[in-house]
Formats: sequence, structure tokens, C-alpha cells
Amino acid sequence: MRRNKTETAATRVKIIAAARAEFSRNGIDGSGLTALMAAAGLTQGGFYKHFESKAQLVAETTTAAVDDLITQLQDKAAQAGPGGAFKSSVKGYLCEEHRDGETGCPYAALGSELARGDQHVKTSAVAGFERMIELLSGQIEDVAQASTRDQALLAMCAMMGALTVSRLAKGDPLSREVLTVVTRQLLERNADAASAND
Amino acid sequence: MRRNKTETAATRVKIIAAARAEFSRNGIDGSGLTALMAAAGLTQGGFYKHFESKAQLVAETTTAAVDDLITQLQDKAAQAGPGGAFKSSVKGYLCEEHRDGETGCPYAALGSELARGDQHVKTSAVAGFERMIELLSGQIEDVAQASTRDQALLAMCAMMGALTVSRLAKGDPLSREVLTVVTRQLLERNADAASAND
DNA sequence: TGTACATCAGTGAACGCGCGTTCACTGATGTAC
DNA sequence: TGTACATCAGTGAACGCGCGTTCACTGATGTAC
Repeated sequence: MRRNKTETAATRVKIIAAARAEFSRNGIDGSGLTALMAAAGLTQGGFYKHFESKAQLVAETTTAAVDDLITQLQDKAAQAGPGGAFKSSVKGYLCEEHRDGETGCPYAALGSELARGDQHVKTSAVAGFERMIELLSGQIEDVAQASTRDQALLAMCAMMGALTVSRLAKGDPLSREVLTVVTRQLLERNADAASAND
Repeated sequence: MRRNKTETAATRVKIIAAARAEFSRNGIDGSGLTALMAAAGLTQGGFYKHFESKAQLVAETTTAAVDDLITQLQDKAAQAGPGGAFKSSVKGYLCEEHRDGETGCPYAALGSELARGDQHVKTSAVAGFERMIELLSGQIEDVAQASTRDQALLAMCAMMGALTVSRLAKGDPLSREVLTVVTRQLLERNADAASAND
């Protein structure tokens, strides 16, 4: 039964939302399209009316997840006020809600699987990563010897790694420790540089 | 045809070596036991004479990969001489050979998949991670305000993230950039702290 | 040391199952006149 | 505005395929006497 444009667009959004949750829980290879479509309230056959392949869904899901993450961090940064943007981003990223949720950073949740994706997946992943770096770079006080881009690269890599380790170690004291320690060190680093130029 | 103890032990080692390469190339979910056993020169049925399940193989493969990585970094550190151990580890980890090889750090290659493993897998993964932290911690000059453990946690997370991004971005300038930038920043950080106490 | 027997590493077919993708079909939506 | 027809979102069965695991079997190794 054909749907109108509004409904069709809404369905597409629902599929991507379901995919984010499924991929987050079971990984890309571990998520079947039948279960994924059922989670979106549809049957598997309809999938190909919205996407050319599972790989295309992965690429779009990555982009959507980055969009969301950036919006969330920007909102928190706006609440934190001037000067506190980077701090709010690091704290917003390295927290237990992010660790335990199903709609977070695709690089921490799927990093190694994205690296094995096809060219389209990798291109989307790199584009999203660059947008994350731009966001963080703009939030870092330009006072250290390293460029804000370089500092943003270190911060993003450290946050990805820390969240992955925190998930791996869930149930072990290391899980919380890695979040608090990496948060503190990334913030001290920026704070040291900022105060050194006061 | 029954094999003697030496041959049996050698076969087990071969299976683990094949698993490391397969997992590195295709991920855990993406590697089938039939292909994996064929790569080890055997047929799939023999697998269960050595391991209880695929999950057990994953756990042992992780431990073996950490063993190897630690040995490699220690060897390089010994060549580098006193004071250069941490620098040699960071450079040894964040290099193109590590990015392109199939026997490297399991956390960078499989991090998100290990986090979804069963309890046995996660326990092995956490134990291996702690050994990596011990190694790095012992290589860091104890001169900064943060403990060497805290600095090692930041370094390890940043290196894992950077290697993952470097693989994701292979073919894009970002791939080399992230390796050189994260290397430089981790080393500057330690060097600054060391010279500050001179 | 020699013999008889139990053990077990490795084989290859088979198990049920879920995978990604295709397809004929349904029927409401959108369009052309 | 009303009618006839093309479009296409969604269904559910089916495709070939590879998955992890089990099993009966083979025959060399290891062990007990």
C-alpha cells in the first residue's frame, strides 16, 4: 500500500533510528535486517524501497549519529556559556549515560567495523569525523603551542578510546576510572595552556 | 589421526595465529570458523578439539595479541635505551606498519566487538588492557602532576582511537595526520613535564 | 621390549538457523486528462 | 472536480549461502601389562 511523501520520509527516519540502536547493541555484522526492520515496525522486504543495500544504511546511520552527537554537544555547550564549551563537550562525551546509551558516538561503538566498510561507508565516516574535529577545535582556547585542530584530534581519539574501554570494562572499576581520568587530563591540558597565557 | 603433544600444541598456536589475522581483516563476526581453520591448514571439525567455542578462541586470541604487542614494545624500548622507552612505544604503536598489519593491538582492531563479547572475553580483554597500562606506566617519567597510571590511560586510549581513525581514513590525508599529530602531542606532553622538573 | 587396547587429533558431512537480497503481489497515493 | 491509470511503499515467501556446532569415523599416539 503506497504511502504519501510525509509518511515515507518518516519511515526512513524510523529505519535509521532502529538501525542506530541495533548496531549499537549488536554491531553491524551482528544486526540482521529482518530484526532491524521489525524494530522499526516493518517487514524485511520493505527495506530496499528505502536503501540500496545494508552498506548504504550503515553510511547514512553514521552520518545521522554524528549529526545528533554534534547537536547534543552544541546544546550542552550553549548552556555552559562562553569558555566552558570544550569542558562541557568532554564531560558530555565521557559520561555513563553515553557509555550505556544506544544513540551515541558511532566511532566509539563501531570504529573498527566502519574501518572494514566499503568506500561509501568510509567516506561518510571520515566526513563525520572531520565535523567532530571542527566542533571541538572551535571550542578549544587557542592559547597552547599546538594548534586547536591538533588538540581536537588528540581529544577526539582519546575520548573514542576511553568510551570503548569503558564499555569493555563495564562491571570493573576500570570502567569509571577511565572516564574520569581521561576527562580530567584532557581538561587539565587545556586549562594549563589557558592559565599559562593569563 | 591422533597427534603427539608437540604437534597438538603447535596446531593450537597455528589456529590462534590464523584467528588473529582473520579477525583483524574481517572482524570477529565477519570471520567464519571454516575459513579460519582452512587458513590454519585444517578443516572446521577439528576446531572443537582445541577450543570449547568461538568465544573462547576470541578470549585467547586477545590475550595472545596483547602478549605479542607487549613483547614488541619492550624490545623496541630496550633498543631505545633509558629515557626513551615511552617515546619508542608511542612511535611503535602509532606507525603505518601497525596500521596496515594483521597482528597488532586487539583493542584498536576489535575494541567495539570485544565490548559485546561474553563475560570470559571481556575479562581477558580487561586483563590485557591492564597489562598494557602497566607497561606504559612504567615507561613514563614520574615528573608530572598526574600519576604515571593516569598518563598511561590517556596515552593508551588516545593511541587506540588514533589507530582506529587512521584505518578508517586510509587513503585520506587524515590517516597519516592523526598518527603524527597524536604521537607528537603525547610525546610533547611527557617531554614538557620532564623538562619542567629539570 | 612387545603386545593389546584406550585415547584423541583431525576429517568431512550434516544439523538448524539467520543472513542479505529478490520478487510477485496488494492497494493507497499521485498524476494526467 | 471526476475519472482512469501509473506509481510505488510495504508484505511475506523464497533464493542461495555461510554460520557455529555436532557427530560418526579414521588411524596414529600413548599407556598398561
